Amino acid sequence: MTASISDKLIAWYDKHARDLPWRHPPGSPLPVDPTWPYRVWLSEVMLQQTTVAAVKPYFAKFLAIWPTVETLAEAVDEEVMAAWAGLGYYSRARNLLKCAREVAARGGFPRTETELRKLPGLGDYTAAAIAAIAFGQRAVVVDANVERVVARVFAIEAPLPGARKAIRAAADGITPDARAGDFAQAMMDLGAQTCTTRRPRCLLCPLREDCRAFATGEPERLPVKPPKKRVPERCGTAFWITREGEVWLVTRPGTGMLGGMRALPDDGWSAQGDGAGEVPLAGDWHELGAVRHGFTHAHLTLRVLGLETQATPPGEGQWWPLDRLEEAGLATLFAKAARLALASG
DNA sequence: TAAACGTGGAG
DNA sequence: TCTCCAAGTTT
Repeated sequence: MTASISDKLIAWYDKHARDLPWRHPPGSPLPVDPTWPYRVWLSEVMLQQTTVAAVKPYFAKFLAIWPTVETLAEAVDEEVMAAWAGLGYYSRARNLLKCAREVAARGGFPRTETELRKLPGLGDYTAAAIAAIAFGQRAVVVDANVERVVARVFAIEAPLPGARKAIRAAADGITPDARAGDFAQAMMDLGAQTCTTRRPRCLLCPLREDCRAFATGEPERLPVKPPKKRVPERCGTAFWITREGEVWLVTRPGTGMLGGMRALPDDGWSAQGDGAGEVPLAGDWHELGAVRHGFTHAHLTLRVLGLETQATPPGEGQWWPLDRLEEAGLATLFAKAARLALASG
């Protein structure tokens, strides 16, 4: 009898698993450390649509500041948002706090996929991943890596996202009962290191002999993705208002783009439309330049206007010391604008 | 179902 | 410079 796909993959993982800060060694028992599920959850949320390299420093920072889910649950919202600044998709940070508070209130993470799925910020993928990796339960873990590996091994020609149902069924068919977490991470490591989107390294792949897409000679063709749409170009203006070594910062509304983040005041630009370009208060404004920034669904040119004033700008906001601007936790767009303003002044 | 939602690195 | 896209979720 020949080895199954899961046996081959697990054997490969035992040799080639990446050494990651949130991971336990392949084949080892689940850590007895009571903060283990917290670390798995934190890493999984950070890794949503985000590269391992980008996550590493944030994971270390969060663990240093909030070593347990209980400490995170008691954190001040603004401090968590500031610590997340630069990582992107800020609804994750908002949901992270909500989730931490629910988990702390109920005395720990639920252990089943079904219960995990009810927590804020945990969708199908993350709930399955935590059930498998943190608690060793069999769960069908399907992320973009698994989609790619499965679509190729089984030569699933239907385009995404329609192919998801078939891909999930195929993934279910090769998911073992034992070492569920290792299997899930093995699939993701294989997708990340070997079965890559472009130029897959098939000669290094433990599933080469099982792979129908390899047999066709064009594995990189799968999975078939839908055509992407053009993103609109937008213009906006941000305001760099200073008063004796401090700058005026606002906190953006809790939903929408960069929601909940401290920011420079702006003219109301959005992904849907350009800003009005009107200054928030009268004065001797200076043109400081412009920054370019790409979002998923819009590209923005943000003009930066500067004003030194004694007046208090209208609306909610706070004066923030320029020598502590790092601590404000500006999203990358506004960090770029601030850098420009500081360099020009 | 499709659109909203960030960022930085690779090619 | 430019396009693609990485451990997705929410509405």
